[in-house]
Amino acid sequence: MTAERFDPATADSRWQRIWDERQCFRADDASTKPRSFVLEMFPYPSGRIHIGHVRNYTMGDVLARYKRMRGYEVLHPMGWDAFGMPAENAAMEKGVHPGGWTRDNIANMKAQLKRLGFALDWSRELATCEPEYYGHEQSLFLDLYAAGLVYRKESAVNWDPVDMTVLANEQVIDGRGWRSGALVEKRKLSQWFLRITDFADELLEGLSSLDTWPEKVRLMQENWIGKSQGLRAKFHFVDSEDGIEVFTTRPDTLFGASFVAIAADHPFAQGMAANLPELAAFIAECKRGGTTAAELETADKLGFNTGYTVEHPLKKSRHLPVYVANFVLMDYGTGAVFGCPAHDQRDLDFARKYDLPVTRVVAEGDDTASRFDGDEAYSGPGRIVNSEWLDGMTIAEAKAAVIARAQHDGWGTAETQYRLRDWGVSRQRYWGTPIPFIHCEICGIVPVPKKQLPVVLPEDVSFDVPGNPLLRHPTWKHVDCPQCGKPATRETDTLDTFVDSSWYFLRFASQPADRPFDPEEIKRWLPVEQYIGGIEHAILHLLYARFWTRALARIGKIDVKEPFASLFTQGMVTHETYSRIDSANGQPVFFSPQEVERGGEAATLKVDGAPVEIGRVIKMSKSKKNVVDPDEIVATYGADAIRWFMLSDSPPERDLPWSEAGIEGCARFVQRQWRLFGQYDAHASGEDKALDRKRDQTVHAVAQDIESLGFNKAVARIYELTSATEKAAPSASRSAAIKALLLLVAPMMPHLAEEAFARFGEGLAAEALWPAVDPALLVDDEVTVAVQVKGKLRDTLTVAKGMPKDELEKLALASDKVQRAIDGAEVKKVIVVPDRLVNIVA
RNA sequence: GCGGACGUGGCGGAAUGGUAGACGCAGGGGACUUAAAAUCCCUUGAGCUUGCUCGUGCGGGUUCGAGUCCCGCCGUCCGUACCA
Repeated sequence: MTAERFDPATADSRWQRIWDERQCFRADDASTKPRSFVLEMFPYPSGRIHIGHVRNYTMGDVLARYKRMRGYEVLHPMGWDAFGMPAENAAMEKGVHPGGWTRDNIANMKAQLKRLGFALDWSRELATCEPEYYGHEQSLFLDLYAAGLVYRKESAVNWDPVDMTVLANEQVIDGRGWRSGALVEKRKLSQWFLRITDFADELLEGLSSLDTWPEKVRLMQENWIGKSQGLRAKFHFVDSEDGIEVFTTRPDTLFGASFVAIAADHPFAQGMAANLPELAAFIAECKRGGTTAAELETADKLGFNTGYTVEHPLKKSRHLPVYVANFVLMDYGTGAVFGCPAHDQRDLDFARKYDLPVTRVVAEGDDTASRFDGDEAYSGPGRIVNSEWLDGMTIAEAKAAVIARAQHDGWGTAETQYRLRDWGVSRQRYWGTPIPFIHCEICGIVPVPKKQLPVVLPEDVSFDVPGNPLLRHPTWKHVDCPQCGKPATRETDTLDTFVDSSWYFLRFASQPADRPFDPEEIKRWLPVEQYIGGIEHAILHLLYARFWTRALARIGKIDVKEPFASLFTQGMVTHETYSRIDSANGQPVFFSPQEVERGGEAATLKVDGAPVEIGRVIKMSKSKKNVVDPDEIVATYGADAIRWFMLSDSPPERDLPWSEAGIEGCARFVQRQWRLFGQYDAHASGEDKALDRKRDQTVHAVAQDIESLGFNKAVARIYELTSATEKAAPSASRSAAIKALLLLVAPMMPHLAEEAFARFGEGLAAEALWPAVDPALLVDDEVTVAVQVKGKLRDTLTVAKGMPKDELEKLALASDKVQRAIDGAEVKKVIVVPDRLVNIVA
């Protein structure tokens, strides 16, 4: 006799304990089974598990459990991306130590994850903030340095002149420091860089092998790398051997050039500024503002006419003015461009502002006039015009012709450029991996000897003043130079946290104490079969992880080139917002879902019963208070209900709107399944062919859906089979369908499945195999064929599968409905798609 | 600014170029009950003349046939190199 209701409050933790005790989800390195490495992006330990994490890890969990049922040895690990700014912010705001804060958060979040019943191998847990992890990272960083892939150069940061500290882009709000409110400026610092540009071509070409990655992610990475063929050309100063080298991807428009613009930090600009105070002032002006691309690109186009002119390389008599301009980036190309305003929007904006000539050199349709009106540049296709010997060529022909001429005459060369820049990894912050170098006045930059690793962060630091505590720590940075033994100082910058997440998957697969990993073990587990995480990581994290893997392969540390064989980017969890306008200041005040009573069309505040405004459905965020706490949901409805919700309805790559009604529906479905599982009768007899067919078709389709991560479709099919099974009369077939259903939902609702399966006396559902299907049952013997007249549906026919075309046509024409629709007109054509449709064109 | 995606009933969505709206939620009606909860059954795109018309953000196009392919718009979201 089964209990009437499934009680997650007692069952969830009981099964979680049993899985733990039996070490059900421990990955066996020595296993002879085929292997599967399922990985979700590890979380930042912010304090509480966010519902977005639940969605991410539920998807991975279903796949991991499913793979196990299909006979794979599964590696499904979890860890913590534990360095980063929020810990330092907490230290400043609450006076807690970043380490203590982070480790407490990890303990809390780990307990939360356990309550959700994820099939994780906790024996491999790691946190990037522990020396046992980052010490190995320092060692790998030194290896990359030895291979010439690490170097130092100057680079700009956001500088807060009041707090005298470097700001992250996130800490710059409307051009001002978030704490001081001071106008932010750019400041140059000497920083550490990784030579990712050495891998630009490899990373680009590697994308084509990642055919199970989303097309959009590959495209975004391709555009980010931004390979372009162009011309590097020298524009000589008038009557001088000196000149300015520019890079252009549009050499075809060279005759349309009307000015040359160089970056504010271009050596020529810097040199001229020494004798030209107005230019020095302009360059200082360019230092205002932050360093983000969006900010640089949308800033007003500003220029300074240096008074110098250069010769047009194709027509020495034409002289072009040289401007210093804020929209030219020293980091890209040569830090100098020629402006062709008619065919580049930025150049046009600039030309209109400074009243420079605008000449059309690419025909726009029939328009070949050299005069160019309006404020919209033309960047489309067309023949070259107003360009002497280039006239009449296509853009591609003209590009080749100009490059050929430049090479022949010696003023330019064909060049491949990348938009991708080297990766600056220095951060002027405490809570990160110390960069293992020592600055010695005599020996220069000296790597920390490997036997002195890890370089451990000091614990005794203070956050009472802004800036990097490592810099003002009384003793930590003072060391003797490993080379000459004289007093020297440690590097006080720490590594970008993206470095920590660029190799953690390797450490999951293999974690010896004395080295970062064992290459043989890496070979057995990598690449990750399925990686799942947010689309926000489409470019940076995923590109950096690909780069580290290739860099480590290049220096012979591992034998894998691409870390993630398959990638899936899931959508966010969203929720509507509730607010009222505060009459005092006109600003909205937000309320959490717990404070609000939600009716059909309206919502009221529980405390006063008066209405609140229902806002748009947006990403859950603390500031909008539209968050729900996974822990509370688990306590109210159980882990399986929230897991089921995460998989239902929305396709996993799209946003999932949270709703109270939805989670209640899921909790009801858990009970509905429980009642059905309770009706299992191992001794029932009798056959139900239709149900057998439905069962095997569902098992087959759900397997395919899980493998392609189409969880919402799998869920819909499970609903259908559930309804069909409930309606069926008792039979052996019905019992088989119930058992199959139980195993289908086992990866999704594992606690319910265990509780029910225990009564079958066949061991643990977590160790059960996926139900087998009879291929003969997968094909239907009857099909429904649509009958259209001129593309509009008029009738349907139920016929034997595989009926020949001419018979289908005859049957379709015999239909009353079809004859009425034809209405005596002549039948001109009949299209027959066997087993699907007949379309009559009359 | 640049790069990428998305847009289908009241809502989330389904649909190898071939019957638009599977499945779920919400709503309406009913059964059971002293009552409620739970459960079960029926019903639900719009319009009208009840067997027809219109319907997949907007405007064009290709096709026997378009939610799906092409061109041009509009709107929303994500990334933009120091948030993770």
